[in-house]
Amino acid sequence: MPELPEVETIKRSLEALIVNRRIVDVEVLETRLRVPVRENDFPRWIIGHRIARISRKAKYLIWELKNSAAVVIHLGMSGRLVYVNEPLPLEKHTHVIFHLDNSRQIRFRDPRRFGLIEVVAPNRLKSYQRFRQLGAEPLTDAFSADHFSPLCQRSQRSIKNLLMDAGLVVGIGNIYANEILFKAGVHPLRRGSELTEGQARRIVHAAKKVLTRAIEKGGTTLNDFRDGRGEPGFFQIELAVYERDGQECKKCGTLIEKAVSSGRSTYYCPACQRL
DNA sequence: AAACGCGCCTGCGGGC
DNA sequence: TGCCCGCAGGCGCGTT
Repeated sequence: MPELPEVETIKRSLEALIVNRRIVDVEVLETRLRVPVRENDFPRWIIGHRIARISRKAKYLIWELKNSAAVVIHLGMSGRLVYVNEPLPLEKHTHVIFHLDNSRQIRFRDPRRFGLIEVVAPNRLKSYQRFRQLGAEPLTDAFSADHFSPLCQRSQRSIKNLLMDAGLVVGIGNIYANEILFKAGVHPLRRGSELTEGQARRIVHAAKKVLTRAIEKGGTTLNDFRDGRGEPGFFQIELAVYERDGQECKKCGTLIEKAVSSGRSTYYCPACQRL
């Protein structure tokens, strides 16, 4: 569920809390994440080192340490990072606990275990495998109609599928893909090769708009997160189509429809988004 | 070679 | 009431 805006929100809220803190211990309670947690990497590169900065790449969160090593975290579907002020009881599915030098903790909790935590040795981030095949960051100039339109043109896949392909553009999952295409007025099942130039431009524009707006909204709900209880305010953004099948389109009143595409639920207004 | 399908995993909601 | 089934989804990998 955490897509780009949620990861960006977490990044920003964590910055004030853990940048310049030293990681004094890492407790691994469960190694079986999507990628097994390599416990041995922690004492070697992480424990005893200070966090210099936090960055985000696609849906990955990166803690860069002063020794130039890094912790890479992906939240998968159900991952959460909980900042803990006091010795609160362990919540179920807490897999990894980072102990900081101010006696606070960052707890990684992930019921479905689709997330991952990996240590990258000093100065190896540039060659880190998982970052090699990533496409454009949607909120940078690298993601433009000039860039995206030709990629679509040469594909028979649906535009929704293309938007969710991290090899082309990163950070967009099922929820935002649906919302972006509604805003752009493009049917999610339209083939890339059948997109007009104008549609491609509208999609790129809508993507930037929707993601930026979602980040702004996420940024308003940092308080719960800071306390380490409650959810970090995901999905407070008003969704136009996602999970709204059978309800009226907010633009024209037509009933929102649901289809399944590549095994994923797809929502659209049949009037605003013609195939 | 592009594109699709599956499996990983748990919680939850609907149906019976 | 309680159980079971299906769905939710990012990502990597296997298959066609």
